[in-house]
Parts: sequence; C-alpha cells; structure tokens
Amino acid sequence: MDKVSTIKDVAKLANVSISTVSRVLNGTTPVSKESSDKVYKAVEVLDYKPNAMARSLISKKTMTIAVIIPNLSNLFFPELLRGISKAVEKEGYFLIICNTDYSSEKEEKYINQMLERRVDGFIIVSSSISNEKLTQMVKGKTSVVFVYSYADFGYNIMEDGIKATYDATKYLIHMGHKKIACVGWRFKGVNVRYMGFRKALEEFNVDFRNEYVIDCGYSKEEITNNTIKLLKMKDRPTGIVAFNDDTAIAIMMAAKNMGINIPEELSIIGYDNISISNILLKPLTTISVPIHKMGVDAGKKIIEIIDNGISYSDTYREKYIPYELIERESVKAMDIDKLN
Amino acid sequence: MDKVSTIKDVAKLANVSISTVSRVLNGTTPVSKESSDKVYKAVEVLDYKPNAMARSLISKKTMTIAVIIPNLSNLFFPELLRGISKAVEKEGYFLIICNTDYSSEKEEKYINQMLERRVDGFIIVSSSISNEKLTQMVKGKTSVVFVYSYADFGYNIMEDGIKATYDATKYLIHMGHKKIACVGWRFKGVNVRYMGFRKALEEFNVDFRNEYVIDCGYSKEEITNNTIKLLKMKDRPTGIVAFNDDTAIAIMMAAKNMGINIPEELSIIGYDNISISNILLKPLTTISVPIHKMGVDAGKKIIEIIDNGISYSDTYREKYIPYELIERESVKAMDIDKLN
DNA sequence: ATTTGTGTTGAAAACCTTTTCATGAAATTT
DNA sequence: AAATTTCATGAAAAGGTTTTCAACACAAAT
Repeated sequence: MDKVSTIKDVAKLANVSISTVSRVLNGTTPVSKESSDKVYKAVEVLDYKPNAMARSLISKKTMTIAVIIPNLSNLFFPELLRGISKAVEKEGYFLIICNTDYSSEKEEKYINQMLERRVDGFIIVSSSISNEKLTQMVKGKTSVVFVYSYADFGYNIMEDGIKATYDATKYLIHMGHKKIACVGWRFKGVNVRYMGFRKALEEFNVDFRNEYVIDCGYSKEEITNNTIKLLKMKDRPTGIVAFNDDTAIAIMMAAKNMGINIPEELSIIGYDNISISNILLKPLTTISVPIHKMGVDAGKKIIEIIDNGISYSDTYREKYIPYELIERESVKAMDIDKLN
Repeated sequence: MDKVSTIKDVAKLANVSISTVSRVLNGTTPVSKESSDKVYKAVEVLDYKPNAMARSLISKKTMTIAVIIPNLSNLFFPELLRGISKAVEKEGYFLIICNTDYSSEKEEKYINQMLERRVDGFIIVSSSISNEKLTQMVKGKTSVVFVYSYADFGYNIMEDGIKATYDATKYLIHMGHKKIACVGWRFKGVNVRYMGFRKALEEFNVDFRNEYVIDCGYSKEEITNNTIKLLKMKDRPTGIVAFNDDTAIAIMMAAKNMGINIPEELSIIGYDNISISNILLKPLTTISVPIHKMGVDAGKKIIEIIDNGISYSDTYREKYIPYELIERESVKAMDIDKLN
C-alpha cells in the first residue's frame, strides 16, 4: 500500500506550520488566503486524509455506536438495524456490529472490546447478561440504550411483552382453542412472553399442560425437531403461540412437511410482524411491533443521550411501545362441534 | 460518566513505570512477579481498559473492516452480512456498516470517511461508483474485496451473471413462454443480468419487446407501480425474469392484488434464492447463489489480503461462484394449445 | 578482582492530531 | 508618534499508548 500522508507532510509541502494546516482544514481560526490556498493545494496533491484516530484521541469522540445484537438470521434484527442505521447516519455516526450469537460470554467480551474502543454509546438488543454483571460493566461508564433487555438502569425500549403475549393467547382462546401450546426460549429466567401466556390461560380457565410448553432456544433445527415431537403427540394442540415470527415460520414449515394444514388443522399466532410475515405460504396472524420505528427511536435516543450527557441511573422508559394484533390467515376459529 | 483511567493511573497506583504496565499487559517483555502482581491489582481496582485508539495509532491496525452495502431491506444483504460477520469475528475483526442507499454520493462519502478511520480493509458490495473514481479513491491505498461490483482491480467475488440470467431466461423459454418481460434496475451502464436476458431471447429466437423491459430501481413502490402497469397491458407477458428475489416478491404481491394467479396466469423466476424464497405464498423458482458462503468467502479473503499485504492491481477472481437454478412453484409450463 | 552476561526497569521518542500560548507584524486608536 | 488592538502564525503541550534505548543490579564466568 502507498504510504499515507500526514499533516506533517502537508505542512512541509505547503511550507507552513502544522497548526496552520489544522486551522484551514477545521476552520477554527482565520487564516490568510495565501496560506489556505497553499494548504488546499498540498492536501490535493498528497491526497491527505486526516487520521480519525489521532483526532478522536484529542476530541474524545469516536462518532461510533456499538450495536450488540444476538443474531442476524432472525429478520427482526436486520429490520431493527435498518432503523438504527437510518437514525444515526444522518447525525454522522457509524455503527459497529457485534453479533453475540445469543452467548453471554461473547456479549461480555464484545462489550469490553467496545469499551476499549471508546465508542460513544451502546445499543444493546436482547441482552443475555445478568443485571448485576451489566451494571458492573457499563453503568456510569458509557451511554446505553437497551432494546428488549431488562436492565434496571439506562434507557429501555420495548413494548409490554406480558400484555402482548396475553393478548395473543387470549385471541386463540377466543377463537375457541382449548389446547394451546407455546414455543419459545429461555424459560428459566424472567420470560415476559411466557408470563403473558400463563396469565391468559389462567384467567380464561384453560388447562395448562407442561408438555405443551416447548423450549427450543433459537435454532431452526431445534424448533423443527421439537415441533415435530409436539405435533406427533396423540393429543396434540390445536393452537400454538410462537414467541416470535421466526419461530412461527419454522413451525409452519415443519407442519407443512408433516402434511398438517394451517390453519385448518393447526392455528399459529406469531410475534413481531417481521416484514415477510404477510407474504408467507399462509400469511401469519401475529403481534405487530413497530420494529423499524423502534430502531429509529433507539438511534435517536442514544445520540440524544450522548450529546446531552444524560445518565439514567434507574431504569427509564418513556412509555411502552404500542403494539397491535394483526389478523391474517394462520389462525382459524374452532368448529363449534369440535369444541371440547 | 466516570472518568476513565489511563495507563498512567495504573502506573502510579502500582508504583511502577508506564512501560512496565504496558509490558505486563501485553506480555512483550518479562517482568518480575512482584511488579506484575501490583499491576494486575491496580488494573482491577481502576477497571482499566486500554484505549484502543491510542494503541491503533502506533500499531497502525484498527481491527476494523468497513462494509459498504447499498441497503439492508433486501434480505440478500443481511444474509451476506451474516456470512461476512461470521468469518471476520473469529479473527478478532469488527465490522463497521455503511449503508449507501444505492447512492453513489453517499458511497463516496462513506468510503472517504472509512479511509480517514484507517480501517484495515473494505468489503464493497454492489458498488455504484464508476471504475475510474473507484480506482482513484481506493486503489493502492487499502485492501479491498469487491462483491458484485465491476472493478478492474482488487479481488472480485460473484457468479457469472450473464450466464445465470441467460439460464433463467432459457428456462422460461423452454417452459413454452414466448412473451417474456424482465424487471430490474440500472439499465444504462453495464448490466450483466440484462445482457444474459437479451442473449437468451436472441439465441432462441424469442421476440424482444422494449415495453417488456421494466426499469424500476430498487424501491418497492416503483416495482409495484410498474408491475401493475406491465400487467395491465392488453398484451401482457406470460413470464417475468426478475433480476432479484426481492423484486420477484414485490411482483408476486402486485399480481396477487390484481387477482392474477401465479403460476397459472403468470410465471416468475427470481434471482438470489434468499432464505425466504421457499416459504412464500408461492415458493419461488430462482437462481440460487450461495449468499452466506459468499459472505464467508469475502470475510476470509479480506483478512488474508490484510494479513499478507497482497495487492491486486488487476481484477482478480479465483473463479466464478457456482449457482444453480432451483425449480419451485412460481413457473408453469405453458399449455400446449396456448402456445403461439 | 575484573569482565561478561542476564534480567528488570524507567525515560523518552514516536504515532498524528488539536489547541493553548506566545510572538511579531500590521492596523487602528489616541 | 506612541500606544493599543487585531490578525496571522508557529512552537509546544496534550491525548494514551508502544517501543527503543540506556541504565542498573546482580550473577556468572574469566
């Protein structure tokens, strides 16, 4: 590679001091036309590009935001990313992407590395790090916006997940379903979606069955395998609450391969309303969350926090993001005679 | 925010010199156990994190790769990104994402900014910058891998686009279609997909009609509008070659809304085989390209180039990426009696 | 007892900027 | 004409590291 030139080279070629070069390039102090002309010419000739790192070292700003995100396969995340990207790029910030693969070790490692890079802020999506650890690692050290994370500090963005899943489950119940399964992930810790699911069953007196709650993490294979197992049960469910659309889609595919018709023989309700959910084999009935807008909000917010040096020492949330249930074609009312 | 501590603070607290701290942290030179113990303790107490920028300033490595990508909405790109991310993260590199929105001005701006940031390398996807400009901007200055870009220097990754589109079109022809449209973008410059399309028509003596070539850029709205116009023609095509799956999907949706059945009344063949193309309303027949693998390849290659300081002054391509035509359900053989 | 070698260490230069401070010249005021 | 203000400029410090060089203490070899 060609040697890249420095401000020194420019100064020498233009026959002025380093400070003068800096001044004309940044417009900080007036400089004589004569000098600035010489500088511009030298910059042109040398194709000089100021070293952003040296600059950041002084300004203590990197114009970089780290996005900690579990995965890029579930379309939810790229869609969110798109929103974030849109919001921050117009303010001149850049995004550095850290793919955690749902691993808390990786997440921890990446957060530390980003801290070393002195990024101006973090957008942490679906964190899998414990609250204590999170507090110890980032609280008071940098600006953070959490999306779908349950941190007890910092700015938090998400919808009311309990209520939303409650609504989804209620919908299935109201459509006459009595045998309702849920498939999702991370049932050990706090799981708002599971909580909403349980709450609805309880409130409407629908039997809860342990064998109807399917924990399959985030891998397509596991979802497929567990779904097959679930649907092979002698007394299989007539409705499934999937904790996200990605899962719902995998379930639909598994059902299709088993020759089970949706929604005639199996109803599915999803969660997220990712952009493809309405162009599927069977358009998906789902909880719609304004993904793109959430991304934009997160992007705007992190910049606001950075600029104003706000620090949320307690959990802060302006309000829950609104969501809505979108009826499409993956859920069917149970036949009257089949009820019970 | 808390004041972040520097190597100086550590040195002072541990009562050793700066150099010693650096040495124990980097393991460059042996240090007495006594000293290193003190250093580790001080690091712990101060929660010291070395400033990556100061470090890069010396090492001249940022461990950062810029990905210049036109868009995040077309699923092709997140999928590619996933591959790139997978390949580079295991080598300790991070990705900075630059979303150009298909605008060459933005692309230029971002490339320059990334040059200022002294990223170790670039992966430029579907560039819309002219060859001369590209040469002037990056040739010899940094490591680059191009994906789907037609640069006459640097490492280039893509499949044989002419042949692939030729095959797609040929397929439609062999299925008995005589009235074939194509819908895509950027017809002014070099457009390999268009070239392949034309070549097939010519070779198999199928009428070429100017009103059957639809240029709609990359926006869903334009695709939808132009498709509606196309399908409202008195003598509308029976088959469409879409230059990518994203476009094919938009066409399918438009057709659906017009009450036109696919494939009975209209056949569509796509290009890319993005992961959702087989779970659509009508599973899409398409040219399958190993998107994820291409991403991985691009990631591996850029690191190899960075590490070995290779510089491809001419276009270099190991070989064209293999592709295949995947038959699904969006194309139908024309009825014999309808032929002609 | 002198030389040679080994193992630890600190001072200072280097990386590339921005910014403060001081200086000197020119222009303005008294 | 002297005093003051304004303007343009350069030298040097600062930002936080790594690395080179020199120095020192001590052990080993002559």
